[in-house]
Amino acid sequence: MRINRVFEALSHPVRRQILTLLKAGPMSAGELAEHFDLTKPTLSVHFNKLREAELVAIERRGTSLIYHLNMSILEEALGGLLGTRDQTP
Amino acid sequence: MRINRVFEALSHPVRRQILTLLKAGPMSAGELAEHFDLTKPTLSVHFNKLREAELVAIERRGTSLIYHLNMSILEEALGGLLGTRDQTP
DNA sequence: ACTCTAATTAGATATTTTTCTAAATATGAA
DNA sequence: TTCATATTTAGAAAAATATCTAATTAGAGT
Repeated sequence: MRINRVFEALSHPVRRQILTLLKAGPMSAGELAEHFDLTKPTLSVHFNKLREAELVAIERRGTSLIYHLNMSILEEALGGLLGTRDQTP
Repeated sequence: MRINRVFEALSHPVRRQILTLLKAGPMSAGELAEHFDLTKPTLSVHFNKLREAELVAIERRGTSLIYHLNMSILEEALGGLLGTRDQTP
């Protein structure tokens, strides 16, 4: 896990909102995009950052790409910072 | 708590390392600066972002400013995203 | 093969963030 | 008051990020 990518990904409110939406269950790029006042290409860039951080995984179904939340990475990253273990890079 | 400021503050590796250093106990700005290959003004900017996010508190002792970790804000912010805030055993 | 839908990548621009040097502020001691 | 130490603030340049429009890729159905 690249801890730096995870926290960088979490730093934007849109990306945190995407994760929150995905807590309810997997969703396609288009469905996610409906929740924001941004163009699809812009959202696509946000999806990509979340994917690089492994905070989401992708599954293709037909022409749609379904995004799934990867809760374990979130737990690892945040728990690592909260814990007493030395996290110095 | 401005959740956005907290995650923005956590997005930079230097600032996360500052928090990690402060886990061991309060430290002055100068002592913290010794751990980095950056100028003091640059570190000062990082301290300020952590302070605005209320992730650290400041106490003055003589000419030194002592930084303290504010663990509760960290727990609130990260716990809020994990959705584990209300799990009291 | 052609067309439609879903989504991404490319390229450009605007905004934000990081970092530095130089100058300023605050405190304590001589 | 003057000096020294610790740290911050100001201003500017460099680097990174976010956003848009236009073009491209991928799959499904006709």
